[in-house]
Amino acid sequence: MELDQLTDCYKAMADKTRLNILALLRHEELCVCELVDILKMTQPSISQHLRKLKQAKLVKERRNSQWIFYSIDGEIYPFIKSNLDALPDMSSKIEELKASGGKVCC
Amino acid sequence: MELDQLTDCYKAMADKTRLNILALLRHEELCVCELVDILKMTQPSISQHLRKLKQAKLVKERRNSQWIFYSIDGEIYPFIKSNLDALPDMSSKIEELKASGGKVCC
DNA sequence: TTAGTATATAACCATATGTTTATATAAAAT
DNA sequence: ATTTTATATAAACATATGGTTATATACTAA
Repeated sequence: MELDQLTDCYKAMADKTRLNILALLRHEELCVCELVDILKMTQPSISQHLRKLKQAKLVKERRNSQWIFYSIDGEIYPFIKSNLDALPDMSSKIEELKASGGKVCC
Repeated sequence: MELDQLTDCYKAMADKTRLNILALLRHEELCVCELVDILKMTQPSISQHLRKLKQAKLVKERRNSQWIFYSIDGEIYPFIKSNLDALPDMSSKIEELKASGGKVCC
């Protein structure tokens, strides 16, 4: 692949919050407010991280009424699967969200 | 894997010069002066990039008299092979180096 | 021991990045 | 229409990062 494209990809992954987001989206698509809930960060911060992931084509978005759901993309990167597989399991975080009723909004 | 370890790995890869270095080392081990020759950057700059790659355990070093040879490591990352495979072929750069006699030093 | 070559480190500076606060936009509900 | 909810964008600021120049270290050769 082109070095510039690869650099953009790794820049997008070179942040703990964004790796957290990717690790969460591996389980299921999530909207911004859910990520804010789980990661306990401000909404603008999460939104900007999502924008970087989207610009690198690592995630894609889908609007459903007032919510925007993000999910894993990365199909342009031949190595994406093995990289996602190395991310830690975050299913417990998603379980917590559901248990606390944080899933109501979506 | 641990998110912190993964973040360090992707930070190390999130720079075009360092991806260039990895792409070159994929072909064969090289010393600092050879990388300086090929990439046309200053020696301190190359040295500092190599240090970051080494700290992330993406390369290892081997001293041979006054030269220090760097080569690919990355064995702690289960995905390293697929990521290296996505790097562009740089064999022509190494051929140029050899043709121009830049290989004499090592 | 001295000079030369290869590499590393430190200090400095300019640019990039991540977070926060404030504001804008878009859709839903009333 | 107005208010509320979800999300995006902008401005401001502090920290991180990469490049340069200068200097230190390590090994070699004379």
